[in-house]
Amino acid sequence: MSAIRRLGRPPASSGVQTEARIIEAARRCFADLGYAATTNRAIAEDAGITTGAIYHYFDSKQALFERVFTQVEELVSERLSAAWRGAGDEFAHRMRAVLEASVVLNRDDASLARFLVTVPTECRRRPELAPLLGLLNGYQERVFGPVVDDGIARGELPADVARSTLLNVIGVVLVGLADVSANFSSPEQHAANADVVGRLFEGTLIPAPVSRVS
Amino acid sequence: MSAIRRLGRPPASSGVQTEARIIEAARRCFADLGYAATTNRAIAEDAGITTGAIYHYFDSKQALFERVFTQVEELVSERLSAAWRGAGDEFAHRMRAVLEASVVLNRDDASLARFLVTVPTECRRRPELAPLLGLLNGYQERVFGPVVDDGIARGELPADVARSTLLNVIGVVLVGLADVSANFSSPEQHAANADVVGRLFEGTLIPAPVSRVS
Amino acid sequence: MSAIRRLGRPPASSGVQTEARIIEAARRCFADLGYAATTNRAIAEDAGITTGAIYHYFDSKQALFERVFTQVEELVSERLSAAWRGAGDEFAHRMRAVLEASVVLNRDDASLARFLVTVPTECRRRPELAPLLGLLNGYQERVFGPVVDDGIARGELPADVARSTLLNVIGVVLVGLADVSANFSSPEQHAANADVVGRLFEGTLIPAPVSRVS
Amino acid sequence: MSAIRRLGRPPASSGVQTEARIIEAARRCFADLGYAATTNRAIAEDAGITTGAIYHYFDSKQALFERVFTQVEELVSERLSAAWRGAGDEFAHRMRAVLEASVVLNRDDASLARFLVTVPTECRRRPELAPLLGLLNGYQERVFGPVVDDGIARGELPADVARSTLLNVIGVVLVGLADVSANFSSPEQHAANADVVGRLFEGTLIPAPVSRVS
DNA sequence: TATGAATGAGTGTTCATTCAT
DNA sequence: CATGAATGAACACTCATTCAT
Repeated sequence: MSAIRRLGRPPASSGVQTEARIIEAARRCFADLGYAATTNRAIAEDAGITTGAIYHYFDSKQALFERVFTQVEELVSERLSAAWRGAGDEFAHRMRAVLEASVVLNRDDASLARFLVTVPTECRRRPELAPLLGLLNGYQERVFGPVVDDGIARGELPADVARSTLLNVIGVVLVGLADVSANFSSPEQHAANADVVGRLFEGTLIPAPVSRVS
Repeated sequence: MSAIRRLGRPPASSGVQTEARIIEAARRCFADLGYAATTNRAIAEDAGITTGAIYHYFDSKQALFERVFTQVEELVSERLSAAWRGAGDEFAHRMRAVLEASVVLNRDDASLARFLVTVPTECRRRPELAPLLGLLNGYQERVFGPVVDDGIARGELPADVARSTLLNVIGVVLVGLADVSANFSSPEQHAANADVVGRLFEGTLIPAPVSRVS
Repeated sequence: MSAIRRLGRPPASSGVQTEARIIEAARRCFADLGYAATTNRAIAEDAGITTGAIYHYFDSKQALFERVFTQVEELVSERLSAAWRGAGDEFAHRMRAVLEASVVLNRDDASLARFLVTVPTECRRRPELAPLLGLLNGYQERVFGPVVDDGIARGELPADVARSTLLNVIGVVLVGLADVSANFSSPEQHAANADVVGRLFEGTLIPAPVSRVS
Repeated sequence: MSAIRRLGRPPASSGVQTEARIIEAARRCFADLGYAATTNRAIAEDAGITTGAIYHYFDSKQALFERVFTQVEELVSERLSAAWRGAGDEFAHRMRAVLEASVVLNRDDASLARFLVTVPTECRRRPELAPLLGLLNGYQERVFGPVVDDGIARGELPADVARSTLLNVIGVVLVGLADVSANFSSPEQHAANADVVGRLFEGTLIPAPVSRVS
């Protein structure tokens, strides 16, 4: 089309690279500033382009958010799934492995957890993002469903508690850890917090009351 | 229902009442939509006034947010403090009382917890709100500091875990519960979740396995 | 009407005093900030009342401005008229007296001149104030008309210059002096400036070129 | 005439041209309405764009004002400097040349003088504009400093008057002329006024009376 | 007489989005 | 592929004005 080829620009696959840079920049911005406060301009500057270019790759800010979400969700769920799969059959061991994996994830790229933690809130706040909530529920089930099922089957988890509640509680501690970590704690503190939560699941944090009677 | 208001001072209106209505409306909006997405107009409509009237009572959106914060923080910390103070000396009992109080609070007015949970995130996102973070830290210490200290003194909490980490973990579960409740669960589910977390602190969730016997 | 009379308030003629305070406050504000940037609130605070009270005495901001104008215009024109009337018949002497009076006026209450100088500009800017321009023209004619007429009659002012132009030029130097004084100069500098202008009218600033030939 | 503009970049539009149009429109509006009463909307309409577009070229209304100022100040000071430089060495001739140049400037684009005259007042009124006052002082010195110095050196200006006062007085008559012209006079009247002021500086307005002979 | 609650129109400014280049 | 000019709707906030008290 254009006879003169501009020099200095990598001829191959620059589009793919640009798209990836936009996604990363968007993840950081959404994680740091939230959906409402993240401007296309902030994303563009972080990615080293101009706002118009975003629209070559994404239809809208919302579409970009959704793309970031699916990418983060895949990565995190794979990591956490892999973690407990490599930790034997015992429930407490698996939980500990998951907690440790979440600490590592958080240490390597804090924006992953920060982003993921705020997704539910953003979904509640912006109705147009609500469909993502369904994906998040599926994620919880997919990643931790087998852990809970095995725990119940093995008698490690009490039978008088609803399965969904057990799933929920795993979410509670992971969300709580990530949230506290994002806002208050250093990575070291995050690790310490995760360790104590692991001990909660092992039942070793608080000495069983029986011993006090004797 | 809502007749068109005329100019001038409306009959039978007290400034104190209006101010209270604005604060309540703002709490709901901030909790539901976040700081950035909450518009003065949304607050005004919720409070049954026009946007200009807000500025008779508050200097800015930020000042209004701060006012909501201090009010919520006071109310919640009083309730939670009262809860464990009326629950004997045992750590696990106190935690259970706190968890139950948080369930009640959440059931009575979900916007209280929703608002409070998002404060740290908002503070990180908007530098001008950062000073509130200091107040939140003080709150954690004020409300739960004695609980942790007594737990350590009575030997119910392990001595090999830093006091600050124990405090943090209490925050983790409360934040996690509120967050999950705000985004996923019904009040009933919230109560069930809190109950399971209480059992975690009692060490009774997971039947101590073989290893503890030996 | 109300049986109980509030104490501490001067029972007599407080209304008149309040009105005067409002007018003074408005003059200062209009002079300092201009019509557009002067808020009712600024005036009210300067006068020690609330904005609502202004509307007991004046129908609108515009009416208040007009009232300030007529008051200032009367005071200044009386002072300047009196000045040249007490300075003999010679044109240059009369001009000098007028200049000196303007210096004194400016020293005693700078807001008088500042206000008056900006009136024409405000009138051009806000069409609703335009009628005041007519009054200002009448003022020029009333105060300086006789001075110019006598100057022409006495042969002190050249016959080949239109009377209106001579009137205009008196306005030029007075406006110029006030403007420069308002924005740049100290009272002392204002006096010095006025003195030099006086010498211009006496023809003694620049040595007549004749002398240089000889 | 003004068709409804569509979204996106308008065809055949150069940013430089638009920026220039905005500056011109702003100069007219600021000159006519003053800083406070000039709305972005007025500027935008005058420039044939929408208000948002202004912010592609200027950070704020204030920045736009400053830009207009520097442009006008440069243009006017160059014109007036050139005028007296081409008028020989005699002080009165130079002043006359300056006055005539100011008449021409005013006739060609009245908004130049109108804008410039109101700058000091605006600077006093809005503290954020105050820095411009310093530039204006420099301008007076730069343009008229040599004129005064030469006048003193050549004995045309009296040695008993402070140099700064002489500079001030030049400002007084120019400001006064522009002000009166802006508010009262036609271009013809302006020229006549300037002519009379010129004669003041030549000492020929008032026929030196008896006293000068003796 | 004076206050202070409230309105409604307006301000400067931001921003997601569109589109010619 | 990417830029940057431009829009239009929104935003937080201000202000002259009205009116019950």
